[in-house]
Amino acid sequence: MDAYEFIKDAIIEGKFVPGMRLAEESLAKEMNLSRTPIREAIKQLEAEGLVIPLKRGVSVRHFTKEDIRQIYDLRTLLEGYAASQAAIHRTVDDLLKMEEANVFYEEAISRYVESDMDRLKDMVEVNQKFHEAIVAASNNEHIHFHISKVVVVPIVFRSFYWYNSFQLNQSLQVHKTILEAIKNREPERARIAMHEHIYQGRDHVLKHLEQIKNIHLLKEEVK
Amino acid sequence: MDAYEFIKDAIIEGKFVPGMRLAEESLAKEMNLSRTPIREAIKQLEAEGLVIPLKRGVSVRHFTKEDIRQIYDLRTLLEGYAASQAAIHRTVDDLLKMEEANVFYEEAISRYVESDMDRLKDMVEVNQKFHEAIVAASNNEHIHFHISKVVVVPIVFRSFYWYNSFQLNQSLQVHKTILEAIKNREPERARIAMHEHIYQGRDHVLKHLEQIKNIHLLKEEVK
DNA sequence: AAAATCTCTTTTGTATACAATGATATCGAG
DNA sequence: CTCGATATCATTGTATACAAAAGAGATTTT
Repeated sequence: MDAYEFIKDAIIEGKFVPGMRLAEESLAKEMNLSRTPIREAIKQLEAEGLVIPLKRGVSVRHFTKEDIRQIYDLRTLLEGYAASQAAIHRTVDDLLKMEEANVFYEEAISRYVESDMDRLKDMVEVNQKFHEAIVAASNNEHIHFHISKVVVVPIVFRSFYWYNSFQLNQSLQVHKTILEAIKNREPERARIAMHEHIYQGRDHVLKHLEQIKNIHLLKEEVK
Repeated sequence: MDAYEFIKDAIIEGKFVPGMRLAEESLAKEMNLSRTPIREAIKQLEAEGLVIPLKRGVSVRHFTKEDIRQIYDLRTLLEGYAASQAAIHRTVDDLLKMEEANVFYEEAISRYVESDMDRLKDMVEVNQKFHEAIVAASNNEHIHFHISKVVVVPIVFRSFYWYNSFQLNQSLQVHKTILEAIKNREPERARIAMHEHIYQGRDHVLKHLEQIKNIHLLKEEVK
């Protein structure tokens, strides 16, 4: 595995916590490399905003609730646009890929058991496939590049962890609405449905961040 | 000057032409550095998409007319959104900065003489100040990060080079419209005006690319 | 006791050295 | 003469070495 993937994954998974300084030497030792490729990987992560430069070296970026809100707003804008463009430019082949992703998504949901990490990861992946199929159909290669770089919010902030199967089925319904709009070549409907879809995800995340915060406050009180 | 800026500027200015391979050793010698910091700079440029990885090393990215179209579409989307949000969240201080930028812009236009490079650069800079003031007022820090990363199209593709003073004044008028909308807290009007503004820029660039292409075809015929 | 300064250690930033891999050129065969 | 195979060369990718700076800790001073 290469240094970039290794560090990025560690940050996303929450193994490297916000504010933590990335020590080049120890990273190098951990993955049997010299500092040179490590530094190059870090420079890439810096350009993506996952890591913040200090006077010397870098630390893992800290994301506030406000950051999450802003990032989701951006995703909404970009993916909403992608959906509307997909409704204009989609080919039959594009539709097939979206439909396939949705079938897998449906299967993943039906097999869903709470707090089964492996299945959760499957679901995240299949969900992404659907979104990627739409972006691919949008007739704008650059938007794909930018959506993928729109800061990959650490997985601890992702919503799937806390979805129950009712919410997942609701999410699947929205996927179907989006697909229908793209199939029927209705750009505005596709955009609005996508907006709604992502905003629901955002609200879900923010709600749970609030709950987590309350738990922390409770813990403080107990002390 | 640091390696990142140096290489980036060279690409934007057209000194390093598309397809050209970046030889680390010669770059290092040119700026009195070792290859290590050069490689790090290149990794950043790669993350931004200005440079494309080969099997070994990188080359300057080639932008087609289609790329330009897509990048401008993206900029329109992002800056249009920024303008609409600015209309909602702008403070008085934000407005002052926009107005100031526009005053300088007006001055720069009045002093404008065709093909005076220094004044062109001034104008580009002042224009950017206006756009940045809007983004800053949008209440979304992340959008600023992404607009700046939305591939910096090499300056050879920028429109200012070919504007005449009539077009520049028209551009100033649109700036004033946008500012007025933001001042009056009219998000949709601000967005639409910004859309129009950037699309005009895009069309202008695409038109001239067409002309340049024709000139090249003409040259081929002459041979 | 608190603050400040000085020293020492740790870690970064840069340079250089070495190994591995494409690219190029030359030589031979069809 | 052209196409292909092989060998050499140039340039990358990785490792290591060295110098400089930041941070930590201890000692001193107010």
